Amino acid sequence: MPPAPRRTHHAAPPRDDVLAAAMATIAERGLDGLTMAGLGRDVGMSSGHLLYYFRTKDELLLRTLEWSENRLGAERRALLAEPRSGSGAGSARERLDAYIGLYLPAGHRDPHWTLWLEVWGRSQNADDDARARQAAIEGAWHRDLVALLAEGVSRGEFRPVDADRYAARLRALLDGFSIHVTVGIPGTGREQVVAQAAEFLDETLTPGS
Amino acid sequence: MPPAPRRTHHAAPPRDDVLAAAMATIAERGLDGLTMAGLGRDVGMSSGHLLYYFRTKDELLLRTLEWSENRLGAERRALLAEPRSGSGAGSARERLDAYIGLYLPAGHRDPHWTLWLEVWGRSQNADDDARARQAAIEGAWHRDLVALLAEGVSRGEFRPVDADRYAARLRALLDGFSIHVTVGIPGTGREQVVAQAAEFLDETLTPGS
Amino acid sequence: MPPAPRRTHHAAPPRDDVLAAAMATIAERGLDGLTMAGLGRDVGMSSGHLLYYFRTKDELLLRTLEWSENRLGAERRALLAEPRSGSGAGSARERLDAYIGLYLPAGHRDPHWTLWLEVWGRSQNADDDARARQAAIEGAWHRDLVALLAEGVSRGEFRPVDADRYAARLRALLDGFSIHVTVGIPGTGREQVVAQAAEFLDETLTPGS
Amino acid sequence: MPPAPRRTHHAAPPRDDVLAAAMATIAERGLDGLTMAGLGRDVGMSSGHLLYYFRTKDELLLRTLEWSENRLGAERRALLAEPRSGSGAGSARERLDAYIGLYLPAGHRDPHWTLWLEVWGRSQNADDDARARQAAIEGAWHRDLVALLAEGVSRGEFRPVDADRYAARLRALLDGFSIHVTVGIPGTGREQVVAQAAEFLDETLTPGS
DNA sequence: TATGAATGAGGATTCATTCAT
DNA sequence: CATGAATGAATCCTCATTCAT
Repeated sequence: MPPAPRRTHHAAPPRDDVLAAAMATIAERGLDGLTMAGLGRDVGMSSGHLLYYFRTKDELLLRTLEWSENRLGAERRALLAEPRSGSGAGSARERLDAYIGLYLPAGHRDPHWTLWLEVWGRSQNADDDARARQAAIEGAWHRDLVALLAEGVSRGEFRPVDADRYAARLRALLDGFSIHVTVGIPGTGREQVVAQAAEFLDETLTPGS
Repeated sequence: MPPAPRRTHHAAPPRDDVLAAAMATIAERGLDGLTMAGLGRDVGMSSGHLLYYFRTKDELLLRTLEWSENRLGAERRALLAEPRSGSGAGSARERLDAYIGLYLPAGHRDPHWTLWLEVWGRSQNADDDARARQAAIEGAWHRDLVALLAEGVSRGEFRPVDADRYAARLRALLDGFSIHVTVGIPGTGREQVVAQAAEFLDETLTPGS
Repeated sequence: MPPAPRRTHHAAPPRDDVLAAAMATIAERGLDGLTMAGLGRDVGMSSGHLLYYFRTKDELLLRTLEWSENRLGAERRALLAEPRSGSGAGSARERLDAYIGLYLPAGHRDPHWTLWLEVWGRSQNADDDARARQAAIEGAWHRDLVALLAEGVSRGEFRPVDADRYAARLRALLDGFSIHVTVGIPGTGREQVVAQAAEFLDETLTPGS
Repeated sequence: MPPAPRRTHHAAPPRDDVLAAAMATIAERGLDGLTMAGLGRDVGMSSGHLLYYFRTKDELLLRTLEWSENRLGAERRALLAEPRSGSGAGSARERLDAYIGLYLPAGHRDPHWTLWLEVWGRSQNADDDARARQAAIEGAWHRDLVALLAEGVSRGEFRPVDADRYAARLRALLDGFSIHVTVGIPGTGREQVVAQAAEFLDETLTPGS
């Protein structure tokens, strides 16, 4: 085993630092408030070097989004994992609730959702690559949701809905509510929205309602 | 109150021109693509004069949004008007469908919705006035929807739902779908979304389903 | 005798208002802080009308200076008036002290001196007319001082100095001190400067010192 | 600390160029005539880079003043240096004359004094830092003058004046005369003013006059 | 890798001034 | 006299991006 690389002095901060700092700044001051120079200052890196990593600022934005999604993606996959041994995640509904809990913003100005808002705002001008990567992220959420719904249906936990259509509808609902929360529409906090979503599931997914 | 259009020699373009042009540009190239100088060129007005009307670019954005909303607002009020004599709008459900038709974007890159996306993206940094005016617009849509739902419920056309809660939920759904359409998520066009919304109403609002 | 012009409604404010307001603003926020529109607002007059009076902003500046000087000029002439009948101003020295009291700024940010500072700063670019009017003002102060000195000398109150040379020197001293006071050099208030000037007179003008 | 001049291919002009050019322009066209773009053109540097050095235009003004002062300051310190071996600077009076020669403007529109006039004009609105740096410059001149006067007094070359008070008075006189020369009051050239200052010293500082 | 000086293309905003009414 | 809409030139400053080192 090679000796651990002794990068004692001013060890170059790992990329994660950069992305985390970028997201923090965006959440705080919006994407316009994020400057390469400023970010460089925050992470102790020259603006030149920042551009050496991310070839462009748009790339940085996208990478930040992907990085943030990856963290959620890991959690998501974990909670959706089949309840093999008795322990772990339980019913489809329980896992669906967890999925929703992960989907929705933590509250007003949630960094992850602020990022999405910015991305959407810019997505008109985005090139194909950017649009594709953006779609890939959304696709992952979608497919996992479809699978979960299909499982619930096949188990008889859920009504026999069209999993794909229903997933699209549920995600639209969640997106809409998420915006309301993130933007800070009065009277629309996370708890209210979680309750609304649960009620929606009860009415439309639970059999024999 | 705008000055009465006095068709003078050099025919000052009325304000509407400006707002229409602003919205067109924003829809095309995003808010960042809208420059005071460029807009001035489009409407035959100096950039200086543009800033003389709208004290600031943010104000222009907001005014454009309000102007766009006013036009929709008029249509909305018309179609919600009580069906007095046999003619005109019919059942609550018919009017609700019309409301939804008005709410949803015409398609990918719908100007009005592009504007909203921009406004949301910026709303984190907005001042109180901006936020209030933004909320006022949303409030109008909300109240009209609540009234319509309440009427349908009281008439027995709809199930006895909590009008306010249901309105919030429906609007979240519509907002989410609208974004999907506007941003251009593949396989999410206006027709699909209209159908989804209709299906949602059938399942949750129509009695005895 | 014609009837007094009944300009009852919104009687146009007299020019003095304008000049006074201009000086107040300049003193407060500097010449850069004075805008035609802002001044118009202060005096209830459109910026267009302001330019109808003063053909240009530079002209306004000059007129403001002259107006301010006129007021001082009147006071100056009064206090320098020969002590004909026993009453009135007394010895040349007393009148000289009064002259100096009038010359020096009231304190930090004295409006009149702030104006002079601005005028000097701009005088490099000034046209001939402006320079001439500026010189006229300074000339009036100078001549009155020369006359006063000559009188004092001829009366034997003062040493036999060269009145013109001495006046130039005294005015340089006063100008220098005035700047120090106006600009706000610490430890240089009006009293200190008055004392310094008096001491200077004692040492250089009083006979047999 | 400026980067060591590394005489590269496109030979980045050293900072001094910039400051010299700035002063030249200010002297010619006043501070309003100095634009970052224009200055950039003069020194072969983009306006962007100019703002990269000097964070703001005000900072550039101040730096230019300090740079100009530094050059005079060096000369001043040299000529005030104690007359060690018989050679070099001579009597206190000789050095005082040299000090005055350095203090006074070269003539009408002297760049250094034009700068001071601008600084004074703006000093009303200056922030604390600017004011402090401005005061520092004036303080250096003052202290050196006080020291020189004290030395002359202690040696018996000068009358026993209060060095600090006398210095303030002399500087006021010099400031006043300098303005007259810089602004271009007719009949007030450098020679006249030098003569006036000398006469003032003869009368008030030379013992037994 | 890493730096940071250098660029240059804007961009919003301000304001004196004009002029039709 | 008086207005104020309209102009348009001019300005400072920001910032992503490049590149020599």
